[in-house]
Amino acid sequence: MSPAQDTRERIVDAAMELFTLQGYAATGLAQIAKKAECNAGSVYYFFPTKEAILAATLEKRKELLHPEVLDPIWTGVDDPIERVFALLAGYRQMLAMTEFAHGCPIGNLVIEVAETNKHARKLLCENFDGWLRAVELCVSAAIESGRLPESVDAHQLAIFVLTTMEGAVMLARSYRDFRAYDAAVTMLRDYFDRLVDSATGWSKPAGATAAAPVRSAPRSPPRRRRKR
Amino acid sequence: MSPAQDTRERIVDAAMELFTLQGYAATGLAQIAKKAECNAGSVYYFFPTKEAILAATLEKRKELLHPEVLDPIWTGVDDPIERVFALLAGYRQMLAMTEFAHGCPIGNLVIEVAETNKHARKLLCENFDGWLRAVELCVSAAIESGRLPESVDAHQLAIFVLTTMEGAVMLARSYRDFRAYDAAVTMLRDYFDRLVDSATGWSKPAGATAAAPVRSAPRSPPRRRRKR
DNA sequence: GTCTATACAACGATAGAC
DNA sequence: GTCTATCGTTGTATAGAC
Repeated sequence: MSPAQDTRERIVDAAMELFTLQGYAATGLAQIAKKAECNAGSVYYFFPTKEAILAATLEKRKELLHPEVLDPIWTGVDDPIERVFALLAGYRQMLAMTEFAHGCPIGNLVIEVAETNKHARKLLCENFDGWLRAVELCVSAAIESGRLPESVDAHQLAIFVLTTMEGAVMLARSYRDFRAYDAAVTMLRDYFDRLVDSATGWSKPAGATAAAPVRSAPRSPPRRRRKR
Repeated sequence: MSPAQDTRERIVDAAMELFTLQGYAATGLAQIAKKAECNAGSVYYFFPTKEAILAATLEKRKELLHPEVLDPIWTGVDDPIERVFALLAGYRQMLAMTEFAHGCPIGNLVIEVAETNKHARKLLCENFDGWLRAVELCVSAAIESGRLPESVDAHQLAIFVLTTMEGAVMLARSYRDFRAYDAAVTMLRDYFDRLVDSATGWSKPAGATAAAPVRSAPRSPPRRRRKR
């Protein structure tokens, strides 16, 4: 790795973290340079504008999605449905480790720059697309194995997982606790359970008193309600 | 209304809109003053700091939740479950009218200032609390009338509705279309339908081929799958 | 490639006339 | 209460020595 790439990468890494922590508008170039351990003026050797730095961070996030986000979270998790909830558990852990300082880097920037920066918006969509593809593959696998009914639209359900994640992260950061986050995950889990139940086939006598109870334990260790 | 209050209110209104459109950090005091049709220096007669303006906008949002958001959306919608989805339809309409320029004003600010501004974060939580209470009342009413099973946790389900809404708005603004938004709402509707089915009691012979199909039409007019 | 120095605009905030 | 003028700082971006 040449020294030039090294400095460029330090700048991108610094910007990535600062944008996530403080947002795009609130982060100055001087601050980026300081964190990257180079001079403010030097940043412009690599990037013509601040927006170009933003674009570079989003390109890097796309590249890092699998090796640094999904792969670590999915190591040792083979069941496709549990992989979906492993993602939610992973984001929960990230929130806990940073004491709610980090939200979703993509979601944060959508809100801040999607309206004003067309190129950034495209890159943000591509990042979401990567997430959606990954979740959709899990859902599709669960459908193919018969765990989820064939009537499920894998793409729509993947979107639902992502919106739940983004919304849950937002509420967690607002309240600075996990009650809302865990509640959302519990509800999503209940939905998945009901989909699984409808795939395996079950009957309930009309007039029976109670439906399957909604779980209250937010993060029970991965378990399958019904083996297949 | 005294002229002083009038100017103060114009400032708050201007700030409210600009913060929603551009974010807090990206909005300058000069811009607020211009939109409020007063001079930049005059703003400081009413507000000691920019943060105080932010606080005032969040106080006003709390006050306006019922008269200007919920009441108009819920006019003519009596069914508690349909009220939940009327909220989602209302936000969809807002996105359409502003061509995705407005997101959720609360969610936007959570991401931008929750970490750095303690007082603002408290006010943002109070805004979310107002939304959650309103949705929870709908869910509770649906439980009491027997539409939803008693096993449902009204507060958790209300949170799930809110996270879906926030996540769906975020994805809609990123993609600048309603595909993801409609998909998330369709999934949430399917979940509600399944909850309703489990409350009214239904049986499905083991080994039957297909579960209840997931709806693909994103915004069908309000309908109940089963009357009670 | 990296540095110092700096241009120029916009920022939040203040002072004081009216 | 509202105005003009301005303070000091910080913002992005540039120029040019090394």
